[in-house]
Amino acid sequence: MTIPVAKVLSALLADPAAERYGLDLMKLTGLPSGTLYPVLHRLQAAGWLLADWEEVDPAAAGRPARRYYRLTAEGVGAARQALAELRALSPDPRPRRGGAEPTGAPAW
Amino acid sequence: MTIPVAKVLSALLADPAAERYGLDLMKLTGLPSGTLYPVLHRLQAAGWLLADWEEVDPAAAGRPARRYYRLTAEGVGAARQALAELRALSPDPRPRRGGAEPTGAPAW
DNA sequence: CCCCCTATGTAGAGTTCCGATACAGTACTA
DNA sequence: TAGTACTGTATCGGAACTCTACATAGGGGG
Repeated sequence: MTIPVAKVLSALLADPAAERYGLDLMKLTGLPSGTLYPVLHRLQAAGWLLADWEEVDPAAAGRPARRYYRLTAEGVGAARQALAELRALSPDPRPRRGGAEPTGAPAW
Repeated sequence: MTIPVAKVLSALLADPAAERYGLDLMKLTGLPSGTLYPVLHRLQAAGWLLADWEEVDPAAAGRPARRYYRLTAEGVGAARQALAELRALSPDPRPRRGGAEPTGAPAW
């Protein structure tokens, strides 16, 4: 488990009904293609993810066919468990009176 | 930010008053020395962490001197922010009636 | 003498990340 | 037919990171 992998699982788990494809996941996770696709391939190899080509005529659609990714039942369970473990690293952030807590995105 | 780094920050942040040293952090984080020490060196280089040798006579103490690590003010803020970001990847786990949610540690 | 314990740290092999690039099709310009 | 731009998926290769094994150094036990 690495942070890019966790981001992909998080995006897929956020709305299990949605059909996700590469470019979509790149935007959701903020990961570049050179990171995202190896992650997707590893998740498939692990049996957590399935991939299917969209059945569409590129000429008619005016764009290349998409490859849709969806979590397997095993993947859903494993993803939930993995994300819960990550969540446990962070201490419970109870609301603080007058606290100017920084909330912007880190510069990772 | 990587998961081993997050584990170290989590351990240091859990009790900011405690004096933490290498072997101590190895046990708290479960990281081997070959992972932990490079992480500590990188955190020092980033200005998030300070390190000081324990002032003790090894012969009298019956053990080698320890090197104590503590977060800088910048490190505390950055660590909190980084861990909050990780936490945000996981959907809010509201309690579920009768749900047999897996809660054991993942096999990462 | 050899092994285990407390400690910190390095070496090197393997894995992962991510910018750059490739590939393929459509579309508009010229 | 060539150039540029757009939508997508996917790979390459160097840099970065992880982690097993080892190194160092002192103390104690069988």
